Amino acid sequence: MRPRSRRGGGRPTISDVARLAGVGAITVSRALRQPERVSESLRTQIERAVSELGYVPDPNARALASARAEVFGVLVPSLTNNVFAEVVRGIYDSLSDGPFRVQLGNTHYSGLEEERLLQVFLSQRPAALIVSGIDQTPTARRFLEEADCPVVQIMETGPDPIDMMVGFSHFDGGHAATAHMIEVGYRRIGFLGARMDPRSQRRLAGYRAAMEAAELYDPRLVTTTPVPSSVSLGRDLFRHALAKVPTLDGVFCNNDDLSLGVLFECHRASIEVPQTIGISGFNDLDMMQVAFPSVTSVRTPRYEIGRQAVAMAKAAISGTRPELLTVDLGYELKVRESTTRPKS
Amino acid sequence: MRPRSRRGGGRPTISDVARLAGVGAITVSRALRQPERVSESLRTQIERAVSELGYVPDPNARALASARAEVFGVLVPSLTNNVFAEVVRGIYDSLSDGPFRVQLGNTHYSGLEEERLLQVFLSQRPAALIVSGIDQTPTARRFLEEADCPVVQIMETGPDPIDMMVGFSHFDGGHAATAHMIEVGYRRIGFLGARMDPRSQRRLAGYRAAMEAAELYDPRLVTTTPVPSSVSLGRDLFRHALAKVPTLDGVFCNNDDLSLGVLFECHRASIEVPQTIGISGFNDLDMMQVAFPSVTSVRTPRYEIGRQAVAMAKAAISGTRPELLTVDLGYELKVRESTTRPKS
DNA sequence: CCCTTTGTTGGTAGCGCTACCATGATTGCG
DNA sequence: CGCAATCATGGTAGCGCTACCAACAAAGGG
Repeated sequence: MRPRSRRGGGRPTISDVARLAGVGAITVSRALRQPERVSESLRTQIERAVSELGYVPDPNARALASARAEVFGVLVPSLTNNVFAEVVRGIYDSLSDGPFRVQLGNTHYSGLEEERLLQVFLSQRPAALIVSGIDQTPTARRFLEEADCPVVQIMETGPDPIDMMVGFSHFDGGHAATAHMIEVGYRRIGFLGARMDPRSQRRLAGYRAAMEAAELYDPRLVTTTPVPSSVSLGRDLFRHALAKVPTLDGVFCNNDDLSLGVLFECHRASIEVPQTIGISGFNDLDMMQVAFPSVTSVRTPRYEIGRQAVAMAKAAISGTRPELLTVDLGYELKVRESTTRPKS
Repeated sequence: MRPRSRRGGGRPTISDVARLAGVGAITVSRALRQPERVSESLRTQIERAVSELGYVPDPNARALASARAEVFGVLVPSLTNNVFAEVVRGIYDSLSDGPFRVQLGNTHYSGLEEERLLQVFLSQRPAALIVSGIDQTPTARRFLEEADCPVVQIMETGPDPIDMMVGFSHFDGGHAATAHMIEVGYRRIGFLGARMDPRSQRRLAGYRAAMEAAELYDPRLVTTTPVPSSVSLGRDLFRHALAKVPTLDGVFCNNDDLSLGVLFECHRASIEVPQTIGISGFNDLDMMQVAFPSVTSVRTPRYEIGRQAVAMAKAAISGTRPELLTVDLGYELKVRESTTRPKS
């Protein structure tokens, strides 16, 4: 019975390389994955055969045989949100030099979607999983606990990690921005929040704690919506807040899209910033320091979170689990013109 | 000789399902992929067995056996650029309901990196490939021509497609914005360009054609840099341009990040927009219509490009190649306050 | 009533690779 | 100089799935 004609369209396989190099297939496999375990003479022969044939290993066959795909599964709630785009960039940049591929999933901020995607990812037996946030559903959490690969939760830190964690405290970030505004003299400071995912909630909690500590908290100062964040939404929320509380003298925005919308609306309505209204944002996008006036914001280590998550996962894969399983990369309050009142 | 202990950690396989349902493995395979070719009674039995065991097919085994992975390979030059983030979102959204995964590659605007990633992608035998732009290197082009799967070039259209194309004319977009500014009375209109990838070059060519047609072209009006675009770069380029040509009365920016930087710099330097300087951007990010003054921009169908590319690839996969292999989704000039002079 | 046609089901043999074990060669040691 | 320990290499048997073909039943057609 003749072998069926090559299904795969004639791409060279490992045994083609082995034949050309005059060695066993398994030796080629070893030469590619653990070159130091093959003698130098064979190794150069094999390398020559590989480049002559243009051989590229089939990752599917490799994954099937070794019960482990060289894939990092990455789950983020949004692809267009600048914050996650930066995180994802950090992940890609850290992975581009190695054998690992990235499998990106967009949960759209939905726990159910996260569960579904986790099942899909796990069916590939990934080398590591990186998930956003610490508020997984019980089912998702069980999937992650039972996955026999390193798991990194990113964006924030908290108690009871599934495995590893990289992030910072959104509560503290929200608290720091608010406390700063109070300190420079703002009193009726509003909170503008979009989406209100768990991290936004914690920023709000930080705001509230700071306001309560100064005996300035008033629930009417808080304006939130489940709608996704955007610059135009920032404008709308601000108008809303101002209508509700005409004595408003500052706003702390959930994120920088909103603060940009507030800034533009202030220009349009001839409201002086920072004299009449102080503005503080969150994340510190590049444009915040270019804006006029430049906008105070909480700088968050987005790119670095991606890098660090990959570094920790890689360490765990190679057997040397990092001693610190939870890494807090912190944040930095960038004070700028939008909260710098001439008079103190 | 006993079978070696399950390498894969005991996840159920297709034969576990087959045994439980009392059918052959191949029938389970068929029931999952072409349910209409299995009798209803068996199908329900199999479905019950699948959900009882929590069976999820192994995509690696599937890809190996069928010589075809259910993967869309997607190559973009940047992950953080808002434009590509939108395209990628369109792709993900169109693919989330089907069996296909996405394999995303970041070329960093490098032809060499594109070639390398193509090789990696092709080793998986993807179901389709989506690549950005029409200026592939000869090697990359050969890879794509020899790939036995649908190929879609996105972002722009042009002659000589590899297979299919979805995009719009960057030349025309640049031309339209410039012609509009000329029409409303601007004369010394500068061009600000960052990155200057091939699409930026074509926008510049459109600008130049419009300026030359009005006998307004002057090379000193053009300010470009290979540096990646950012809001702060917009500010810097504008300062530069103004120093070079103090009589500048308008700028057409390569993209909206730059135009935002220009707008902020005008605020800071108390330059009146649109009276003293007119501003026009490219891409029409959400914030352009919220800005004060709102900024004229060329709206580009980014999300739609992603959707359309996937739709065409899916059609080709299912055997019904679209009759139109090149789709021009057009653009739309959004005229706003930043180019609306009180006097005409 | 026999013979094709159509539809449903299953068996066999891989896909390309690596885990596991076996083999032989070399080394080190008493 | 014999024997265990170490090293380099290879053979075999799958990983979990599907392409291919065979088998059989049911349904028509003459």
